[in-house]
Amino acid sequence: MSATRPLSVPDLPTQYAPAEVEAPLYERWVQRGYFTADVDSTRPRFAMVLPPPNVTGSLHIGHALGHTLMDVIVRRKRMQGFDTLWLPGMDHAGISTQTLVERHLAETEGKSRHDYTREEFVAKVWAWKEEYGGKILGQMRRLGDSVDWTRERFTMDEGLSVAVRTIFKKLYDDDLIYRAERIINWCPRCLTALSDIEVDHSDDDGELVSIRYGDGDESIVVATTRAETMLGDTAVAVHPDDERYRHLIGKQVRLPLTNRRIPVVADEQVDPTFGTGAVKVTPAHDPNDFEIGQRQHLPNVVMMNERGIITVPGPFEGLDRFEARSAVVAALREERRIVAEKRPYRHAVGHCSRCETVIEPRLSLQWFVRVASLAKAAGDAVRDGRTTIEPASLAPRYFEWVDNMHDWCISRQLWWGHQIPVWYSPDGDVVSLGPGEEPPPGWTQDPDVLDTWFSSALFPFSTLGWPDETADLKRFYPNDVLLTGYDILFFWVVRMMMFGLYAMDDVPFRTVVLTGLIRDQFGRKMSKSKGNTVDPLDWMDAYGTDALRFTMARGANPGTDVPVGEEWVAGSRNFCNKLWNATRFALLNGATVSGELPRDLAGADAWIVSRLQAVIVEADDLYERYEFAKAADLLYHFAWDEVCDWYVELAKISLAGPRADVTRRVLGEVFDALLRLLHPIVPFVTETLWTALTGGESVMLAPWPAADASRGDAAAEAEVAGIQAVVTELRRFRSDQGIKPSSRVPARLAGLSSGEAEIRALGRLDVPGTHFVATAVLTTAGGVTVEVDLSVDAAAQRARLTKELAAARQEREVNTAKLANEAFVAKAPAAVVGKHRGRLAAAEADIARIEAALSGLQ
RNA sequence: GGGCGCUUAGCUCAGCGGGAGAGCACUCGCCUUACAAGCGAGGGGUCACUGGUUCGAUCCCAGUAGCGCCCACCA
Repeated sequence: MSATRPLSVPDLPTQYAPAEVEAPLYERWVQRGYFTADVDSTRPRFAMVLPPPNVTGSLHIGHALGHTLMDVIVRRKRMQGFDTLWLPGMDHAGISTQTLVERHLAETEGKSRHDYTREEFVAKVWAWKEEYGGKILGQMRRLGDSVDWTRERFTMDEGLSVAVRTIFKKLYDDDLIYRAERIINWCPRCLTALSDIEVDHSDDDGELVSIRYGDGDESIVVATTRAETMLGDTAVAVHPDDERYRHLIGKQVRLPLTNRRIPVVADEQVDPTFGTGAVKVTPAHDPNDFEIGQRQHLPNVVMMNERGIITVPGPFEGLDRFEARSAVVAALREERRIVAEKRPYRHAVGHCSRCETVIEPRLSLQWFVRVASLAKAAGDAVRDGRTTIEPASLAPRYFEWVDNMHDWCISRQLWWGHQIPVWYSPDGDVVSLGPGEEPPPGWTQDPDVLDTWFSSALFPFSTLGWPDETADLKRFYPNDVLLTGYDILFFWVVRMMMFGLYAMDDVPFRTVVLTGLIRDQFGRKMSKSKGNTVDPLDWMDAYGTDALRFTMARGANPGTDVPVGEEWVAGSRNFCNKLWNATRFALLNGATVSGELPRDLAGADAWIVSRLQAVIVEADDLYERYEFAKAADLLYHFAWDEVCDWYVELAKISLAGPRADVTRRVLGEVFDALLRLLHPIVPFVTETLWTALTGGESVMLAPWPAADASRGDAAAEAEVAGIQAVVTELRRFRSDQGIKPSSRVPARLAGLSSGEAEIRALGRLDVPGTHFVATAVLTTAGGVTVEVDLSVDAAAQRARLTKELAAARQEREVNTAKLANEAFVAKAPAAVVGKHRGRLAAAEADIARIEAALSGLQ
């Protein structure tokens, strides 16, 4: 089929084939520039931030969720007439990319990065990025992301690098960036510093050993989970008020296994109720101990290297930290220094979030962002509503974080990334230089690179041209919406808030929409070890992109995790197919979309148009409030239960009659609107169907549906509800009686004010012949009686009626009791009391009707 | 140790002061001329437990028991 010609009816087979339409449609959208923002547009703008995926990444199910929901937002805004910008980009992902390329070099060339100069290695990473990176961009196309490809950016490209250097210098000049020797989180495998949030804590089994330091009267017992670090101990600390140890304060005790003597110091930080109330102090290898060491002016003894290998001369030298732990405990036991052991001992242990290696607190010289004022501003912006967090229930997490933030360690001992724009003179002078500024001859640049999140934090404005006052920056900053998983609230959202407010003096976005995480069909977290991960591309291949997208949207209640299973995607595929065939029906029957919709609608036509107005209002509201699951569910049920199951069936009757033209116009109206309402979620199938139905260029260019309140028609809704009640009753009767759908039952109808033709058609009733004998009478709750001529299975009918009678009696009892309660009648709202009176009356009428029918069966 | 949340049909989840809902699964019957990726009918729940507030509680409050998530430098 041609990508440029609207489909004609014979082109529509009975099954939707997504594979045939998706790729050509996407290319057509891109080529025609539908996704491209127009900086000169006079329309209002809508800008949304895309969380830039890792350049090394590939589309996983979490992306599928986030990208689907973002695309839903932006496609609707576009149809609403906004000039939209959804700017795509990728993140250079420092550690993971470098690790990947190092592994690649090891496998293909058997070399490590240290076999190359830094420049050579970085060149290889760039080459790798060009060749293998960015696979995810193609996958975003597959998913249908309506991003503005003309503005695609990369966090390491020239413009963004300028932004990084500019803000670094500004922060440095404002004394918000500093260099200091601190205990930082060090990964002995990645060989780099990490920030606090790149460390995952888990409760691991370890050991707690109590060791006697010193000898005789001047001895003291300390407890530790890290016996090996005693080699770097420079004190024992006790609480100043602890009577047990007062006599030892200021004295020296001998450190076992060494010839060193270390002081006993008093420090408020020690908890006298924990363990023995005495703690060994290793300032170079523990953050708490470092603080004690600073206060007590203790020396720092470094006892292991960057790979976690013991460097203290002696029997333990060369052992790795875990081997050393056992060896040290064994040696202490030999000397009868171990006075207690607890094993296993569960305690929190930090792991590298990338490689799971146990983190080593390490004393080293690193760069930090002084976050206090920045975090305060980020918190205030949410507190005073300049930025809102959706759902609001997740805001406390944000505040908890910004209100308790530690300074951010931003230097990484890697080669791939933005090299820290600071130069040192041979004499040790330091200067930070902005873009274009050259260091004096002989000065050398700091070898470290910046944390990847440093550049990601600039994404909402660096991508728009900052620090230049570009037209894009003026038009699209601040962005309107950021949508992302709650798992990166701290990594990224908080930091964008801090830097956006700092650099632009305005929030980076007005609304943060937080989504949950994908889980499997049993609600379990997806993980490779559980083997329950899924590849969204497999599901797109099997069921189509729209099926995947609809599944994502339908599961996405605000802030809650989203369980998905293959059966659910299949169900969504079925829904797309239902839309396909229903629209196909409309086309086969000459549905029209041009011309004013007639005012004098009647019956089913008036009903469905009335319902459509209500659905438009409700769907629009749900979309606006990011209630994706409820919007999807509403449209699913309107389309399937009302349009397909009832309206299409009723329209078949009208299409054979004198008002066929009106019905053709209503069919066109309903499907036109329905497809537009669904387009943000399922863009491909709706585009295919809408262009076929309307002959229009693209549903993307069609206006977002607006409800017309004057089309509301309560009378028509009541009329159709009456028809539905009788038809359902008839179908139940037929089912109970085992009457095949293909056989028509002669019947006489009475008590109807309208809708006889519809009831006859949907109930598959024949007009009575000359020999008609009423063998059974059905009287519906609405007072309609249907006499049929066929041999009735009285037992089946009695069973049915008996059951209905029981239900009606129960209903009568409940309402009788309620109305007999004087307090209820006196205090409940009149409307509620009236409602129960009505229910009681209806129950009594039902009982009378059913009892009569039962006696008629005898 | 702090903070937040959850417990509703077999599974996954909506609902959150006045008649228990959806999808999937299940049972029965159907190729009824848009669709078998479908159509029609049906079965299935003391809404975790115990108290309280209320004329009325799945919904509000308190407690209990499970479960989950986030944060945290207690050796």
